Formats: sequence, structure tokens, C-alpha cells
Amino acid sequence: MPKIVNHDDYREELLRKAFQLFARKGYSKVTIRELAKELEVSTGTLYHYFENKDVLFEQMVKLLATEDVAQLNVMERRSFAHTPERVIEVLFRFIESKEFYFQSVILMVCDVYRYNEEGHKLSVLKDCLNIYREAISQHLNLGNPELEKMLLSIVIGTIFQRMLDPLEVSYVQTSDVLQKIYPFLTTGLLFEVKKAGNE
Amino acid sequence: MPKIVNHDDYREELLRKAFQLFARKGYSKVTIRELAKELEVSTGTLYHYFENKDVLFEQMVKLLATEDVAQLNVMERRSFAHTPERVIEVLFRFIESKEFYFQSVILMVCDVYRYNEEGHKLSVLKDCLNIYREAISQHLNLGNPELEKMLLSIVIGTIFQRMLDPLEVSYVQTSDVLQKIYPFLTTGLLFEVKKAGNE
Amino acid sequence: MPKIVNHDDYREELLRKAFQLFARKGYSKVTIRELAKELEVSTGTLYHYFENKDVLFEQMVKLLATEDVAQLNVMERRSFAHTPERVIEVLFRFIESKEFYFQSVILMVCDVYRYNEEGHKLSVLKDCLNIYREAISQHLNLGNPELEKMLLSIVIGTIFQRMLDPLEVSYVQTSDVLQKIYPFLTTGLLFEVKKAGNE
Amino acid sequence: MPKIVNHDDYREELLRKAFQLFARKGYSKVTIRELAKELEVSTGTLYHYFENKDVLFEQMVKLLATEDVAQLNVMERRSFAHTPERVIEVLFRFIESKEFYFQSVILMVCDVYRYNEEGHKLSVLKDCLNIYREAISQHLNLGNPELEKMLLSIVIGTIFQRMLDPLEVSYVQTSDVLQKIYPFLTTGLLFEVKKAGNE
DNA sequence: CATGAATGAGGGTTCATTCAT
DNA sequence: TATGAATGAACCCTCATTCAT
Repeated sequence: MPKIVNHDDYREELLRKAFQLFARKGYSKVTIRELAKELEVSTGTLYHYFENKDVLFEQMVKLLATEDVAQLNVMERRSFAHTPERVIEVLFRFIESKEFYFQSVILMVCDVYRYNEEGHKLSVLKDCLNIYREAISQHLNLGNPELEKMLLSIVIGTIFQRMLDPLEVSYVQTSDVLQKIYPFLTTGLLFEVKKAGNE
Repeated sequence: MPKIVNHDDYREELLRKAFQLFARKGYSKVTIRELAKELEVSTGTLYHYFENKDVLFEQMVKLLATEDVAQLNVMERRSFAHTPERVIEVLFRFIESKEFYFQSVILMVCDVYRYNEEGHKLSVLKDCLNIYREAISQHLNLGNPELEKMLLSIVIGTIFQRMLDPLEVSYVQTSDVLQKIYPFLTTGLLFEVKKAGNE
Repeated sequence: MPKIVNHDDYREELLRKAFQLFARKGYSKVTIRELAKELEVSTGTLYHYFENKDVLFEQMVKLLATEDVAQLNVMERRSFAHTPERVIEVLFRFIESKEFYFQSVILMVCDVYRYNEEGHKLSVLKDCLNIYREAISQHLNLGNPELEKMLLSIVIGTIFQRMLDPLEVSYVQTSDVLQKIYPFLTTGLLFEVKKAGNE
Repeated sequence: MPKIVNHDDYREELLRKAFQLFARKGYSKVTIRELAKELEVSTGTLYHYFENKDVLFEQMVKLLATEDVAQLNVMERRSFAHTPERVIEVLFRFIESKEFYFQSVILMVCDVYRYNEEGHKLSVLKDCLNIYREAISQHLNLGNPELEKMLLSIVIGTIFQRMLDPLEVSYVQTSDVLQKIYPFLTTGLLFEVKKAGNE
């Protein structure tokens, strides 16, 4: 007796709820029964909406990757960050405020990478990555793709390191260092870098 | 037919061989039987050398981290890398030459993070991370822990991004950008950064 | 193909069937797979109804003890046993008629005693023993708990001895001796015994 | 490097030590490795002296059954119990003082009963039982085999009940009741019983 | 004789999936 | 549609036994 009549809407609602559990425990530690209980449906119902566990998981990742963009946009609009330094600050504050979520994303990306045999459906991951790249690009306006990618690396790496050792790494310090370096990245240096890239 | 070899040496040999399988499939997809077959021993033997699957995996991760650093040391010595820029170059070449390996390490770190109930054995990962940090610190001599951690983030993030989209990111370009930036990191900039940290 | 029958009824049906196997082979020699085959269900089904092997066994023992007493009641009623001597006779006939069963019960009690680490679940056995004690008490009306316990001892000991050497001990003879002694137990003797207990 | 040169003596020494472990944990919970450690030998050595676990266990039971008699005789000689009542008292005191031992014997008898497929080698158990019967017979001199067997039943049943519920049953009380009843068992009553047996 | 590393069948248990209701 | 009992292959791990040393 689903409250929502539309089949696809209901499916998406299930996927969104499912994320909570997958994020917390990882793909292979979540059992179908556990998932069914969390979503307050029977296992049979789950199999009515999703072919199998793999498919459910994949669809969930796809849905969430899409929805992340919306969240990042919200962040931008709310903060009146107009200098690059301020943008960096806001970016890291945003990540800090949703750290657990981003850690989960990283962990789940690894799950996806593993549970789709032999790089079969990695396009989801690529799309996912591009969504984040795009967001960074639009928000920071560094004008240099290499630097943008490197900044994304710093973000990913920082989240990753904090996952393993939260006391040793902090978003604020990382953000501070970046803000100090920033001026040097957009002047003559950048020109040099581009040349180097063409050598 | 008991081997004459030293117990611990044999254990390490098993761990090194085990990596092949874990790297390919991830912790939870590798079964003990499968592992035993790969290592050409019986399951019983595996349990003779390792308390259980967790412990085996954990010891493997630790061993590999240690050996990585040793390899990097050798590589650096061989390449006569005496300027910081050269060191950066050697570092990224080293990573590139073992890219699949480092991707596997990242994936496996996530595995460990997930499969040891409630952060119980996170200290292994922390130790592991510190081994890499130490290596970076010694090799680059940046003299600033924050920058060192950020560099490690760049390395981790780059490996991670290439995992999802290998065509868009390259080690050479990342290395080049870093080499250009480097001078600014060790001079006046650094001074600023330090001040900033104390504000 | 889910059964329509009541969950608990089905559980009891499984327990009763399970006894056949446990009685024959003892707790530790019965494997779950073997048990599943005997009960004509899958191992999964077994674990659907019972948390684990221990719990299944424990519940079985309890159920049987309860049903024994009910049977004894029926038998007594049918045989119009109204004098104590007749009750003794009926009791031993009952035991004789189900000798193999009671031997199995004794063997299984020892099983429980051993296979629940460190006296952890001994309460089940105690409950079980009390069920039998209660039955003896109600049926014989000796009015003296010590004598009742002693009678239970005689029953247990007789079953036990016959298990090891069936030709040397018989229920009929034991019953006869007891019937002869009986008058002396309920008169002046009893008075003496009580005094002795208080000395 | 055994300290004892004679093969059979050493074997017996091992068997006697083994009892400690088997009594405590039961046949099937004792592993060969555990046993080897307790006996301070290697598993290989164990298999040098005993064909397999079953044989070791069986030989142990045989040996101990034999040695029990000696112990019972010691008890007799030490206590100057010349009236039947005193003999009963001494008997129960003896059992009480070695309660754990006798419980173990009962438990192990059940083990033997189970682990020799289909009553194959039960003669050991019969012998064992006869040893105890003999002892009771000689010590009490009741002059009536039926009563002797019943007394043995009481002993066995009491040990058994105390195993399951030590607070409810006591050797002293059982002993007291028996002493009070005793006079009635050796006079006219006995004559009646014998008649009854022949009816 | 003594050792203990090696074996692998088999133990209890889990869980994705199916299907009668 | 929705349910959840039923399935059984496959999981991790144990342990009696062997045999090269």
C-alpha cells in the first residue's frame, strides 16, 4: 500500500532512502532484508521495483550524482562570495559542513568501481566526477582547467586523509594555505604552466 | 610437507601474493578459498599463518605501505634528484609507473575503512597514511607540514580522479604545475602561510 | 511456497521431528544440513525458525519435557491408578514403554550440559528437571520433597543403569521393591526423617 | 624426549592426564591440538601412541574405570564404618568429596555411549558399571542385589540431579533419608520383596 | 621417536533471490 | 501489487589427521 501512486516517483523515494544505509555501511555490508526494513517495505516489493541489488545500487548512485549539483548551486547562491579567496573559503566550509556525506560519496564511488565487473559501467562515475568538476569550475572561475582539477584533487585528498586521520588534517588550514597561494596561481605563473603543458 | 623457510618470511611472501587478488577484487569479494587457491596453499594453511581474513588483510596493507616507501627511496637515489623540482618529477613518475597499484591501494583503504566494524582498526590506516606522509616529508623538504599534507592530497586526488576518468587528468601535467608553483611555496609565501596559521 | 499453518505450530512440529535425530546421534553429531534433510526443509528455513543450533536444541528439550508430563497424566487417568502403589506401577510402566525415549532424554541433557559454554544456559535444564519433579510430586503424593527427589533419582538411575546393562536391571523389579517399601515411607518413618532433617 | 622410557607406562601417563581435559569439556569439545598442548607433546606424538581420537578416548575410559576400584577400596579401609548406616554415610560423603569427578564420569559415560557407533563397544561401560556395583555390594552387604542396584540408582540419580540443580538436592539429606529407611529394608520387607520378584 | 606445518572435508551460518499466497 | 517464508549455494572457519623433516 504505497502512499505514492506514481511508480517512478516511488522508486526514486526508495532510492533516496536507500542512500542512508549504503553510505553508512557500504554496498556489500547492506543486506536486502536490512534494506527492506529500513525502507519499510518487504523484500518482495524491493524486487518488484528493482531487478536486483546491483541495479538498485547503480540507480541510486546515478540519482544522487544528479541531485548533488542542485545542492552545490544552493551553496553558491547563499554565500555572497565574489573574490576567489572568499569562494575557496566558502567551498571548504561547505564541504566541512557535509563532511560525512562527502566521505560517503568517496566510499560509495569505490563501491561502484568494484561492484561493476571490469569497468563495465564506469560512465556513471565519470559523469559523477564531471558534475563536481563543473561545479568547481563555475564557482572558482580560475580560468585554467589544470588548476581546477588540482583543486578538486586537493578537496578529494583532504576528505580522504581526514577519513583516516581526522585530527591531523583540517579543512580550515587547507583553505587558508590555498587562499595565500591563490594570487600566484593566476598571474605569470599560470602563463608558464601553459607553456610547460605544450612542451 | 613443512617448508624450511622462516615462518615470518613465508608469511610476508603470502601477503605479497595476496595483494594481487585483493587489488583486483576488493576485500569482500575475495573468498578465503579463492585466496588459498591463488596462493597455492590450503585454507587450513592460511589460518595457520593468519588468525582470520581481517588480520591477513590488515597485515598486507601495512606491509605494502612500508615497501612502497622503500621503493620510492631507491628510485629517488637512482635518479639523482637533488633539486625539489626534480624530486617532484620523480615522485609523480614513480606513482605513474605504479598507477594500478596505487589505485588498488586507495580502493583497499576504503575496504579496510568499511570492513572493520565501527572504526575499530582505523589505527592501521592511520599508520599507513603516516608512512606515506613521512616519505613525502623527507623527500620534498618543504619544511611545512600543511603543505606536505596538501601535496599528499594532490597525489591522492589525482590518482582518484584518474581512476574515474583517466583521459582527463595526467600525472605529467599535475607534476608540471606543481614544479612551477614550487618556488613560491618555499619563499615569502611560506612565511605568509605560517603567519596565517597563527592568526 | 509459504505454509499457511501457524508459525509457532510449525516450529513445534519441526522440534518434535528434530528429536528423532538428536536422540539417535546426540547434539554435536547432528549437523544442520542433516537436520534440515530429516525435517524436509532447507537449512535457510531452519534458520528462519530458530536463531541457531543451540536455541533449536534448547527449545526442543523444553517442549519434550512438557509433553512428557502431559502424556503421563493421560496414562495415569486411563489406568485408574488411585492407590499409591498402583501409581508407582503405572509410572514405571510408562517409563518402560518409552525407555528408548527417556534414555535419549538423559543423553541429551548431558549434551545440553556440555554444549552451552560454562553453565550459561543451565536454567533450561533446571526447568526441565522441575517439570519432572512436579509430575512425580503430584502423582505420588508422598508429601515429602526429599522422598520425591529420591524417587526421581531412582527413576533416573534405573534408566541410566539399564542403558549400560539392560539385562541386569528391570523396571518391574524396581517397581515391585518400591511398592513394598512404600507403606513405610508414609507412616512413622516419615516423621523420623523430618526430625533427622532438623537435627 | 619422554622422561619415561617404557612405552606403555608413558601411554598410561598420557591417558591419565587426558582425563582432566575430557572430563571438563567432553569428548567432542576437546581438540587434538588442545589435548596435545595439555599433555605437553605434539599432535604427531599423540598419533604415535594412539591410532586416533576415538581410540585414545576409549583407552582412557577403560583405564580409569579400572583405577576407580582402587580408590573406592581406599575409602573403605580408611573409614571404620561397621554398621550399615555408617557405611551409607561414608559412601555419600565420599561421593560428595569427589562430586566433580563423578559428574564427569557420568558425562563421559554418555560420551562413550554416543561415540562408539551403534552400541558397538559397550562392554567397557558394562564393566565400568559392574565395578561400581561390586563396590557397593561389598561395602554395604545388603544381601539383596535388587536393593543394591536401587541404591546405585539413588547415587547416580542424585549426582545427576545435582548436576542440573545443585541447590535443590543434597547428599547429606539423601543419606539421612536412606539411613532412616534402612532398618525396614533388611527385615521382613526384604522377604516380601523376594517373593514378589518370583511371582 | 618427535615435531608441527599442511591438508581439505565439513562445520554453522548468511543472504540474494523466488514465488505461492 | 505486496508479502515474507522458503531456498540452497557459498561464506568463514575448525580440526582430525598426515608426513616431510
